[in-house]
Order: sequence, then structure tokens, then C-alpha cells
Amino acid sequence: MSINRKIKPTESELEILQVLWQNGPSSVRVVNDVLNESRDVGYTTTLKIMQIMTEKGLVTRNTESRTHIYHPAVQENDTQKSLLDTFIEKTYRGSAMRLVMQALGNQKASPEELEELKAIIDKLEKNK
Amino acid sequence: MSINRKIKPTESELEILQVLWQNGPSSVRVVNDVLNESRDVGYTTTLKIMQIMTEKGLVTRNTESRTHIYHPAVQENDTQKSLLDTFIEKTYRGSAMRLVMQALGNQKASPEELEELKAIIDKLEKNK
DNA sequence: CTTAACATACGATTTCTTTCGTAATAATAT
DNA sequence: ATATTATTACGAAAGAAATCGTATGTTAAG
Repeated sequence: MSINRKIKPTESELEILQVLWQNGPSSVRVVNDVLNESRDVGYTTTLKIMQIMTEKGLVTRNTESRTHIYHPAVQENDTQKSLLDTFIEKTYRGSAMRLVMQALGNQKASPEELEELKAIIDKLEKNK
Repeated sequence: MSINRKIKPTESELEILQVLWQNGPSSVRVVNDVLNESRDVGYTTTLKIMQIMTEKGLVTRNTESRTHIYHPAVQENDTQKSLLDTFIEKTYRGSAMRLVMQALGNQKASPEELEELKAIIDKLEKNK
């Protein structure tokens, strides 16, 4: 399906991608301000990581104006899927079902969400 | 409920815990042999990490005989839960349901597993 | 008894990531 | 014009984790 080599952002990189996915293309200033809502991090630190992300191909940037605008170059879904696969492998020895059951057990889900889940399960059963 | 401070093994540490959970209490030699079934890693590397894990309280060891026997000091479930919470937070911005749905979408589940899942959902709905 | 194989301890090195300081340059304000 | 502020670039330091080499001691084999 997808010609995916692994998308494996570090923790800081993922944090920055989250901002870009949420806010859309943004300057370093904006990203850094958002990050600083939850923790202290210096401007040049954020800048540096975003420069590294550019090299790695995790983001692209428009350098036409002096203030560069960064765009995510990987999709949120693809990134989540890639990280999820690795996580299931390392933490649940490859068993997605055990992860799902534990996630459901530990978290409270709303009735609507449970309905949605049942719909997904029905669809999976039909495709069997 | 649980007086859990975070159980946060590194990747290598988790790999070693998996061996201990699977095989039961084991020597460094055994753990290292198992690890080497999937990748190259030197004996003293494994030893060193297991010594660090002892300091951190992730394992305990019986030093009565010359060959020390290491025991996991954290439970698999507790460790998975702890890692899962962090993962959901960082990767899914806190939404366990989105993780569950993606995991179900990406993986194939057996009919039995789907039944089991439905049972869990029913139980959750009753407890609402 | 001597040698070889095996085990632990531990410091040093390497690698990856994050953080920061400083310089150069551009825009803005006074 | 000049000073202040904002932005990028970049090297270097600091941190964390993984890897390895070597010393030392213990057991087993010959």
C-alpha cells in the first residue's frame, strides 16, 4: 500500500509536529510559544530542532520571507500508525488486541464512542 | 488505586524485561542469548544494563550463587499500562479511543478476539 | 596445580538527542 | 541615522542511553 519507510520522530520532534498538525503551517516563533504553554524551552532550541526536522524530511519550509514558515511533511495518521506499530511490537510483543483491551479497560469511553467502536467491529466481522 | 510512580524503562530495558517476563527469572547469560536471537549485542552490554536496572529497581537479583539470577521487579501489566498512558498522551493527544480505532483498523483480529472485544464493550456499557 | 572458560564490576567511549550561546543579518522603532 | 528587536545559522556543551574493553575473581577441566 504505502511505500513507508519508518517515520520515527523523537519526542521533541513529535511535540513540534503536533503543533503543526493542530495549528497548520507556522513560524518557529509560534511553535515555540505553543510549546511554552506546557513547558520551558528556549527559542533557539526549538529552532534547532525544526532545522534538523527539515534535514530529516519531517517538515518543509517556505523561506521566501525572512520568517520561515514550516509545514508538516508527514501526515498525522501515518505517523501515528508507524509509532503505534513499533509500540505494539516492543510493549505488547506484537499483539494489537491486548493493547486495545488494556486501553479500553483503563480509559473511560463515552456511549457515543462505544457505539462507534461497535460499528467498526461489525464492519470488521463482515469483511471476515 | 495503585501508588504508581511512573514505570518508565528505556527500550533496552523493556527488551530485557520481556525476556524475564517470558522466561521467568534468568541469568545474564540466558537473557543475552535470547536477545542475540534477534540482534547482536555484547554480553557485557546486557550485563551493564541489567546492573543499572537493579539500581533503578526494575529488577532484583539473587546473588547467592556466583551466577546472579535476575527477577523482574515490575509487573508486565503495570509496565504496559504506564507506557501506554504516556504513549497515548504524546501520540494521540490523550485520546485512547483514537488509538483503539486505529489499532483495530490497521490490524487483523480473529473472530474470537472480536467477540471478546464486544463482550468488553457490553460490560463497559452496563457500567455506564 | 595450572589453564581455560565464565562471571561480575566498572570506567570509558560512542551515539543520539536536547539545549544553549553567539554571530550575522534584517526589520522596526525612535 | 542609530538603536533595539527579531530571525536564522551553527557550533558546542550537556544529558541520556547503549556499547564495549579490561581488570579481577571464581569455577571447571585437564
